[in-house]
Amino acid sequence: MLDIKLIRDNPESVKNKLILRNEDTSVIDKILEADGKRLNLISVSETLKELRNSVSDEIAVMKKNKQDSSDKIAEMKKVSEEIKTYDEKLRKVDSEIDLLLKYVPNLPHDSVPHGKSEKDNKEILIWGKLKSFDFKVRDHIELGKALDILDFERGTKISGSGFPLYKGKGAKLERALINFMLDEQSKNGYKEVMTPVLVNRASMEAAEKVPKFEEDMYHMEKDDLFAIPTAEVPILNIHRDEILKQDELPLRYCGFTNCFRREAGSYGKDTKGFLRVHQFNKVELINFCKPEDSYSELEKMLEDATGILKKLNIYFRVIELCTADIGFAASKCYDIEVWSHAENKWLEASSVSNCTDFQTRRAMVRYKKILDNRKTKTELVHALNGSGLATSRLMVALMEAYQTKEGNISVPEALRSYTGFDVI
RNA sequence: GGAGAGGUGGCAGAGUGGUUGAAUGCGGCAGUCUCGAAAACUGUUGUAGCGGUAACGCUAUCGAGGGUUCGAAUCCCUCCUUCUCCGCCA
Repeated sequence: MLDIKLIRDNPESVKNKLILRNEDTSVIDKILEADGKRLNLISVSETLKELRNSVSDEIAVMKKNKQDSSDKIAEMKKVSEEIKTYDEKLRKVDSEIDLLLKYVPNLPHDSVPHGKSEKDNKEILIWGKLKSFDFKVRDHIELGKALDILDFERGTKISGSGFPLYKGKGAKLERALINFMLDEQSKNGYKEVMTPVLVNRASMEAAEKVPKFEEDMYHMEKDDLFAIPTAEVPILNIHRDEILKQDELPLRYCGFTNCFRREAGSYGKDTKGFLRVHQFNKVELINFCKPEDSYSELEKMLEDATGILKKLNIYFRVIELCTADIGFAASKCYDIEVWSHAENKWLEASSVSNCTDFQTRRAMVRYKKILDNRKTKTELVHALNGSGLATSRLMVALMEAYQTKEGNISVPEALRSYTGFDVI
């Protein structure tokens, strides 16, 4: 969430940045109005509490001296009741502000290209060579079926559409990819973690996924637990409510998890095979760093994510998202897209975002900043996340790009020590 | 799932209704001493909100949320969580 003080002190600049995101700015006026009420209520309530506290001390002294204090007690009884009504109002306005704030996205960074829609995203890099085939290209579904490595029908039988079943060398290839990516990212300085995949509401709120995106989540009502849409959620929450040391930053984590998305509202879109699934595998990168380092860390994470594709020799491009298309929690965001030779289009395989202090404010992840005069100040850290990478779309690009005339798939060089075979 | 015992400041650990933001110890920071260090001694040391240029003041905070009371770390209720024992189980 945004800093209420930032909104209070610079409402116009906040609004202007929201306009760049095509957001309605009237919410800011509502927040400001409620905030004004809130400050007023705090001041009244606290003045009354001050009175109550001091008179209560007087009563204590009088009781000790065996003096009669019934007048003061009667008076304070009224004051206490008054405090109660003010605090009730305060609680109401607090939750009103909180709710409004939960739907206001992060502000875009000045370097983010302005735009009205995803059409205004900027392609900043294309890497590799587009392969040409002297035979009819098969798509990943056809290949998967013919080689008996992917079984979407049986996946559907087990769970429903969008829950893929990997078999034989397909399962091994998937596992090889995951292990390869984890090893690479460990080399890049990320500490590997294995996290819970069901998380509580507080963790979802801290990651700013709920309430805004609650409909996109699998939710276990009985226990109020959510299936994670990305490992970003549990990894970000590792340090919830903690104060980190300055010299341990940046803290970089990588972790593999299954990811679950209901994809509500996108039925009928990209329904083929792996293109849009409810369960997929992903190695996630998370970075906690000092605020002044977050944009350079973002570039490093982009390097680390694309490094995987380079080693696998997969044709990809990097898109810098425009102000209208960056994610809710992000201030700046790159998408990495891989090429599908069968679909003849780019598929998003990764998104690398700087979420600045937007998530860490709610998650309360801070660090002790050491100032010049040796004093310390607790300050929010910045949090970044990136997929490094998601396997399902990567699998599409890989299978299609590495297919042979005979209908086999050759395993990329870098993966062979992981798979133990060269061809499927 | 059943029975019992706990959750207090960075940590350890007092405190069962009235100057207790919280004794004491350890740790951290600053200083004295020292060529320097250790030891010793002295001081200081949570977080957040509101007001103030600031010094500072006020408010909240003893797992979380409610309640009782003029006043709650202390009493009551609900929830979370940790430990021990029993049961069940990958």
